[in-house]
Amino acid sequence: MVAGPTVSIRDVAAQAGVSVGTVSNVLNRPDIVAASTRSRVLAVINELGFVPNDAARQLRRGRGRTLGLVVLDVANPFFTDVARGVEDATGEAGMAVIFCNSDGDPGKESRYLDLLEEQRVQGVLITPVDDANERLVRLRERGVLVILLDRRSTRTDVCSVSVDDRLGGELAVRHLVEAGHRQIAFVGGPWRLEQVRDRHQGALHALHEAGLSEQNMRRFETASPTVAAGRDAASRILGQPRSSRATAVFCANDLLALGVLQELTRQQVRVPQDIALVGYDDIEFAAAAAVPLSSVRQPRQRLGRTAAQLMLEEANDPEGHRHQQVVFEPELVVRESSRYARPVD
Amino acid sequence: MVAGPTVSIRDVAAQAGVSVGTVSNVLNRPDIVAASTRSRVLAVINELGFVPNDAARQLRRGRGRTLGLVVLDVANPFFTDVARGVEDATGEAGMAVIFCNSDGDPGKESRYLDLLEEQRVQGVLITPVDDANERLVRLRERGVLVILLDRRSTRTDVCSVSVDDRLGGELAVRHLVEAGHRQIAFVGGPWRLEQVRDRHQGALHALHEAGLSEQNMRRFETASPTVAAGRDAASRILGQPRSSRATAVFCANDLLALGVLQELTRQQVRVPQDIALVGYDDIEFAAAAAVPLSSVRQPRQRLGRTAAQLMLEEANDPEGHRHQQVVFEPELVVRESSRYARPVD
DNA sequence: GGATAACCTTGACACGTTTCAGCCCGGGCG
DNA sequence: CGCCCGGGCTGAAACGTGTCAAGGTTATCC
Repeated sequence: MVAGPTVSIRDVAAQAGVSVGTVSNVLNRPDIVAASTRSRVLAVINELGFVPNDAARQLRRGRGRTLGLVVLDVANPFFTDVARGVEDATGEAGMAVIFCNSDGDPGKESRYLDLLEEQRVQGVLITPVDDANERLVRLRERGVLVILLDRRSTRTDVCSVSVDDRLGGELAVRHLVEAGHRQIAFVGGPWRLEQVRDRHQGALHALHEAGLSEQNMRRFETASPTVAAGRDAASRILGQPRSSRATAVFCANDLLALGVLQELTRQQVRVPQDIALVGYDDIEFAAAAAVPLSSVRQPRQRLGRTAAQLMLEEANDPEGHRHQQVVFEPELVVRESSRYARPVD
Repeated sequence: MVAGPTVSIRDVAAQAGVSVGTVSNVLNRPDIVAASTRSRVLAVINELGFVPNDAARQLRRGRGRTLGLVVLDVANPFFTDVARGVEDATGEAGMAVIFCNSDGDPGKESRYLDLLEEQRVQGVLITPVDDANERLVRLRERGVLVILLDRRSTRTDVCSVSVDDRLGGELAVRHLVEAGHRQIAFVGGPWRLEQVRDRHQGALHALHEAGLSEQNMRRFETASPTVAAGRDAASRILGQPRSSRATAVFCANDLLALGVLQELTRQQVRVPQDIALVGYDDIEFAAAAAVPLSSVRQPRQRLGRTAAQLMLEEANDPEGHRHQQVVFEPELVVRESSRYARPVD
């Protein structure tokens, strides 16, 4: 373990008395080199503390061992869990993840895509800010694998991994209807997010299925999917005349639901006896809320993991790969916040 | 904007009728090339959609434009906020962050450090798993800048950015003592984490300062700093004989505090009337808890930002750089969970 | 014993940049 | 006129690795 500023494959070769090519083979195709040579070379590598230079490898091979992950918000536990899934899958494959946070800003997103292109990443896993993903098409043309995350692709020439948001909304509201609720509030926003609209659609479907109409579900749009916006929505709900006030709230996102819960509690409204509550995402803090939150669970980690695997698969067999749209099914997790059967009127 | 599989600096040179060196100069030292040439080259770059290959640049220059960030837990909002700070600072400088999650596992940490070394990152910002950072010394010897994050360096040849955990513990417990509490529970762990020990130290100091002794603070160690562990600790606290039971709980971390809060609520113990509660970190969910949580706030984002800046600074001026230990001061944020003055016995 | 094959190893080239010594050329100065 | 100077540009040499055709050495088989 010598201190030398930088030791290259050449130094190893010299020290081990073999050629550079052989050392390279020991590293990349250990099977084709004789056992004795291999162990000798490995010993020298260890002794010298040689660490291969991935930049050189990448230069030679064309593409490197990194991939980009672009999400809408690092601070949202949903995305951190997705990230963990990605990280697991790529870690096993010895790849590095370059983590980018677009913050919902198209400008930031674009700058990050430039950066990833310069890095010649193998692929990009991305939840795009808007649907005009013209930029992504260009990436693909340059040979960068693109995989849509938590967004279903409309094009068939791109992989996507998402969760059935319509079904999720359906599960939540069906559960509430079955518990006897007839006045339900839907809290979600901003409305331009496809996910929010789909969940709302699903909710409507469950209503109709039960012979109810849109009259039975009032919509409360929020400016952002945050805790503060949830508190605000709750105030608005409580402002309704008692007679027509919702007895249940379905939030398009757990952060919103936590905000709603907080405000309801503050105003002495009991959950679930006075108002039942169901969230979406089932982030860790949902189960940990003072009133454990019912929520629609998404396989977040699996989402990330699958996306990464799809990418690795395409990278390893570019020809044989068929693009696919993976859609997971969400699952309703019932906890205390909705565990109360409403007496029939 | 031609589709060509990959366009290099050479293609640009040919098309613009200049030499490769000139194109490189346009990119890196625009001032030394004549205005007319410069604009012509830029036009061609645009037309061809040329994107420089960072691997080649890195190979030539020795170091690239990436840095590594190694944290203990992606899922902990504390670290995601730190990450955001890092990302802000590096984004401005056009650098990429490779995000790694050691999960508190020395093995994973070590593998990630290998990976970062292969990437020839400029530097590594790390919250090490244990103190035996012999591995980090080796990194430094190889020319990788190392900066300790949320950990104070004992060595003087390494930068570190941290928060005064002793002071944090002091603030929390002084606050509780002043509110009249004489039996306090300290919840934290695992004990090998320096942060936990320091916060405990500070807590003790506040006690002594008020003329109280260690008898007045019982320690509840947890296996991990998670919500579940917090719930467990709360049960143990409630299992104490009523007479000597703590009237206040100080948790070394907000996740723990949320768990404690959840269990107390479940067991009908009122917060703060029956038991007051103070957490640590002031993550977003602290303010959003059903009983808003008092907490010791750390400048999380600033922590990350400062660490990144320190690294950039050292990278730009390796000689003139003096290593420093930046220590921020934490701040107590009092919310409902401890807003109750205990009647004097 | 020689031919053939099987197995290892070699050496040189390529990847896309940056860097640097040097070349060219026009202008200012003595 | 000869000289020097300096701005602008060129061309080639690295950087550290992967790849691949070709060479070398044994073992195998007739």
